[in-house]
Amino acid sequence: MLDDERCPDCKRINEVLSRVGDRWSVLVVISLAEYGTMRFNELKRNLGISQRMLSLTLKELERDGLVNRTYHPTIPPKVEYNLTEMGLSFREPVSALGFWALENLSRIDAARETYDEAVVK
Amino acid sequence: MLDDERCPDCKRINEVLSRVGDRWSVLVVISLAEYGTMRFNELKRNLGISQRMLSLTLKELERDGLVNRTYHPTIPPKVEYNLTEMGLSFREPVSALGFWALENLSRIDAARETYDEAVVK
DNA sequence: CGGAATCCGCCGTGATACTG
DNA sequence: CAGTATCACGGCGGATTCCG
Repeated sequence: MLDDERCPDCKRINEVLSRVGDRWSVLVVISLAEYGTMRFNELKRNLGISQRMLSLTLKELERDGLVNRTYHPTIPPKVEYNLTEMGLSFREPVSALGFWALENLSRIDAARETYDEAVVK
Repeated sequence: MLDDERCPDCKRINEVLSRVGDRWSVLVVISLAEYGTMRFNELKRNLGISQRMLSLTLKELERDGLVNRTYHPTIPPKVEYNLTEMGLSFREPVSALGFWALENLSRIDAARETYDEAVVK
């Protein structure tokens, strides 16, 4: 329901954000970027994510071409995940965002304190 | 419920994403960055956002110190919003993300098509 | 081990109506 | 014009169970 005439890029921006704005997706990408290749339960333990959400998230990331999935039909089964080239390139802007955030967290906290103090009256 | 021992940064990353991962917040910041100063209904029309969500979003952004709110007690009332210095600096990493997205949208679409085709069997 | 399927509570979001 | 308040709905996400 966005006004395309006054904000022609909003639709694309929204499409982007709905893809990359997901909390779990970004965390999975960051983990894979840091550790290289990881197994399903390895990611699960590392992120504290539920099986359901990890499964859904990985499926989406694989569908979007950000993550490779390798299935080893052993017993017990073994499935490994790692980033594709696009997944790796995606990490750059995300890292920039994370870096900005870490740099400004204290400023944000201070601003909140000031704001809350003024609101309570 | 994140495992701090195996992923000590996850908590902070989550905190960051919950702040900047919001769809409307980012769109508001981008609009203000592009147009400078805007009024409430101007933002509303421009983004196609509901009154409720715009009100909540602006309040959060002001609380976090990213947006300045200026109230003119005229009749009818007039309220203007613009970015703070931190809000302006926030735009850089967000723009990087948007730029990456625009560059890779076609690749993502292609990956989805391939994936979907393979899944349907 | 790596999922898929089901159930269900919570809440983000929009629509609507009201206020100053 | 710039909000606030209320309601109703859809979907995200966790817990649980079952399967290959």
